[in-house]
Amino acid sequence: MKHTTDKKILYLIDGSAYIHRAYHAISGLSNSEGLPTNAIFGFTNMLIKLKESKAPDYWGVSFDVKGPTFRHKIYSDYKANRPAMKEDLIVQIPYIKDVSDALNISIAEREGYEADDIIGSLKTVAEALGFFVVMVTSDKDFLQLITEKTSIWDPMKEKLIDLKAIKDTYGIAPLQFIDMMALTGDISDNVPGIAGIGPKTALVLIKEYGSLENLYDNLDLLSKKKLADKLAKYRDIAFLSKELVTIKTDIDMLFKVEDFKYKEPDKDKVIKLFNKFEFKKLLQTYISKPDYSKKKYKTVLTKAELKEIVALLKGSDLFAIDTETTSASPINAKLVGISFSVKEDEAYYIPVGHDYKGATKQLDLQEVLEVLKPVLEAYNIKKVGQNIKYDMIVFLRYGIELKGVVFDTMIASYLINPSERSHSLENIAVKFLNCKMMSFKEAAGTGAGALFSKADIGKASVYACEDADITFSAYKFLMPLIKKEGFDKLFYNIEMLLIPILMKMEMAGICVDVQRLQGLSETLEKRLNDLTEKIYECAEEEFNINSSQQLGEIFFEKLNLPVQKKTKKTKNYSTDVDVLKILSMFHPLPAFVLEHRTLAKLKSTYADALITIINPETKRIHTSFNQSITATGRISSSSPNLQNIPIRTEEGKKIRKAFIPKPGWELLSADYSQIELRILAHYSDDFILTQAFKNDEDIHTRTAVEIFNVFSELVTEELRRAAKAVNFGIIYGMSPYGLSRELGITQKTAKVYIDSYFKKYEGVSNFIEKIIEEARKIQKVSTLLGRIRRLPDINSANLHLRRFAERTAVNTPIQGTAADFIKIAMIKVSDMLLKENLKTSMLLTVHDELIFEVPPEEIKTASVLIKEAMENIAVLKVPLKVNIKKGKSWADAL
DNA sequence: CGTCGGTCGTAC
DNA sequence: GACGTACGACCGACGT
Repeated sequence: MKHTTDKKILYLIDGSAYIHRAYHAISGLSNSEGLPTNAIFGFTNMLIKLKESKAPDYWGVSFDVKGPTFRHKIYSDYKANRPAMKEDLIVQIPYIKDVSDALNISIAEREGYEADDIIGSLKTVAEALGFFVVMVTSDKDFLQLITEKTSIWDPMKEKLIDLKAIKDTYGIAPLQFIDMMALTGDISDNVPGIAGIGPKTALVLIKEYGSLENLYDNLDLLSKKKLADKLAKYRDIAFLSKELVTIKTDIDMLFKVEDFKYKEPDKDKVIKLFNKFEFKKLLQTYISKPDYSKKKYKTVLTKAELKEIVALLKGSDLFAIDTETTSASPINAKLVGISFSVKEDEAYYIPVGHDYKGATKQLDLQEVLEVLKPVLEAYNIKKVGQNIKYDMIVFLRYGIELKGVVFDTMIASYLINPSERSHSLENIAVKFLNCKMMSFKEAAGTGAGALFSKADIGKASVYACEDADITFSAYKFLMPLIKKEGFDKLFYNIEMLLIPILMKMEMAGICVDVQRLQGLSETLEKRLNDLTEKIYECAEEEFNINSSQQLGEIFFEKLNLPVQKKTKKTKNYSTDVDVLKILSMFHPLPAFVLEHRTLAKLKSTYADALITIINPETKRIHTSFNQSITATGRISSSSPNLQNIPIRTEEGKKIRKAFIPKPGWELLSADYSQIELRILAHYSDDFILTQAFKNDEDIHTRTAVEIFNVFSELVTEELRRAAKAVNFGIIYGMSPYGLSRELGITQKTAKVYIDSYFKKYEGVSNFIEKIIEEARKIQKVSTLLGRIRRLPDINSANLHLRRFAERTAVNTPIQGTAADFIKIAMIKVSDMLLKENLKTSMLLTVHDELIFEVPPEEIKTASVLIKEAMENIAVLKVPLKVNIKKGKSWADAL
């Protein structure tokens, strides 16, 4: 006995149509490997949306099969007007089938037939088996297949077309669409039809005569003579067209119901694919939290348990370690707990600093550290960590020197793709291990003041254990990947060795003259107050000078000054320095604002910020050096950023003057001279460039000589400045516009300079061409030491993105190699200082410069040894040159 | 009240 | 649109 709820519905998807639709509807989508993913994305979304909105019990997808069909055999021009499938769509087809496979939807296809025919035939069989069929398509051709039991779902318009809808809108039976189309033809498939007969005429004819055959049997009844003649003349074409537009419904294919029964997606396959395609949002729904009951996580609360753990760690040759603390800044952080993992899905947490009412009794911090110390300080017991520099600093502040650190998962992830937004453990877990971790908020609660020490030990333990567990798993995954991708040397010989060096630099900090900064801040405040008054007076109203928006209104709406340019994203009036300089020719106000800007910047970003960040214990400033941020391999500095302390202006130098050595000592600066241009010379083997560096010439003067065709004696300051801008422009992938803006010249003149440069520096010109060409082939560039940066947009159809990728392709090998070099220099110098037993310590790294604090008796030796070490880190086609300067402040050490 | 994107400015 | 790489102060819109 059947009742209506038993009715089974089979959804048959016109896959090929969707692939094309998605391909054209979405543009510019690709993963970081450069694989286009627009069609895959559109298709996948359609499948998922269908799955969610219809919850099909049975479904299948059909594709056209490459190669000629039976229609080509009867009409060689069938689909002849179709342009060949684009290469960037062809490569996506196999992946689209992979997606169908991963989502566990059956694929139906058959050589010599199109998706239409497959669907037509399947639905016939399905109907016979008592199914209702819904064809998922936006293609009008399918109307002919509609029956009592078969309808169409148009997912684009989200509209159902059934038998009733057809009768209401067209007033003919579905099969009569075949006769209609025989007359009208189908432009997209190159089915001829009869010229001059459109849908309207065809519909009238078919309504009146019922079918093509009957129409032709009764041509003499037609009142319009011309039409009858035309029909008679093209009789063969009409019947050929009918054959072409008729969808096959009788291909003998065995329809096995079970093949089309809905099956849950194969999660592993889906995640793997979505990861590859980088479908971040879609991934979220497939990545689930682990079942913690299946993990072996343990909280260590007794001495006996601690003893067991230590024995376990001692017996292992490698373990993952993580600390939980009270602060993101390791220099202030208090230890709250330590977690370990020696194998996947297994971890231990030793709470030592949870401090809240009703907290479980924990082991004593000092006792725990004492017992752990031998293990943590043993070289031969290897440790892995996530951002291990952090933990090393924390431990060192508790008197433990973490040794035997062989792997940092954060840095490994960074080398694999330095452009990745974040290399946090959470991201690594999702990207490489397909799992979602417990959030910090879940463990420690919300709010800015959330402290891990206040977190419930039960929850905290799971969180901390997971950190160690995932770090261990990430190591297992990333270690072979680093090897496979060829990053071994870079990883082990450079980045890993750099960790303890950066750690020491962060801990050393740098001394600042607080009095001087405070004095400066007060002076600035007074000057800013005076300026503010003047500005209000000049503008005849009070407003927020720091608001570029309000400033724009004053300048361009109140004072009606000429608008120079609009801002990039919001299209507001731009009020940047270039604009204000021009405006100052029309009105006194902009000049005051400019000065206000400069001074406000110095006060807020430098003077005041630096004062507040001085460590009360050490009285010094401890920056964080980040090793996994920049896309090029450079180290970055934050909290505070000591890599952008002013130097160019007199006002700015006053800030630098406040950076001082410890009493009696001196600051020593060692900077690579023109390192990027030297690297360019090496890469390009350009004759003039290499010659100039071999002769230790002033490189900008030499460039002026070349591009302006003058004797070096005649190179003026102005010409040298222009040449310098050109030299920088080369490294940055300059355009005439950029150079013209920089030099305040016309774009035409700028183009003359650039053309002149490339004519003389042929090697450089060839290098740029070559590196872009190579990047196009492999969608990445690399530095001399094998650091890579992926360039997914290098072949983009979007000119803007492509040009940007091209400039990156030129700049990254140069900037990145300079970064490699200074890192090697830091390692070499650090080794040397240790070997020579010097007290001199390295404090800062600023891209091409290292800053040291040197006791007076070491000034001479340190200067010589540092210069020596830095200049000999690599053998290039040109020499590397280091300038050493020293003084009683950073401003003087220049 | 926090978050976040936008603008601007500092360095190499 | 427009020359590479960063960090951070400030504003103002937005959501709680």
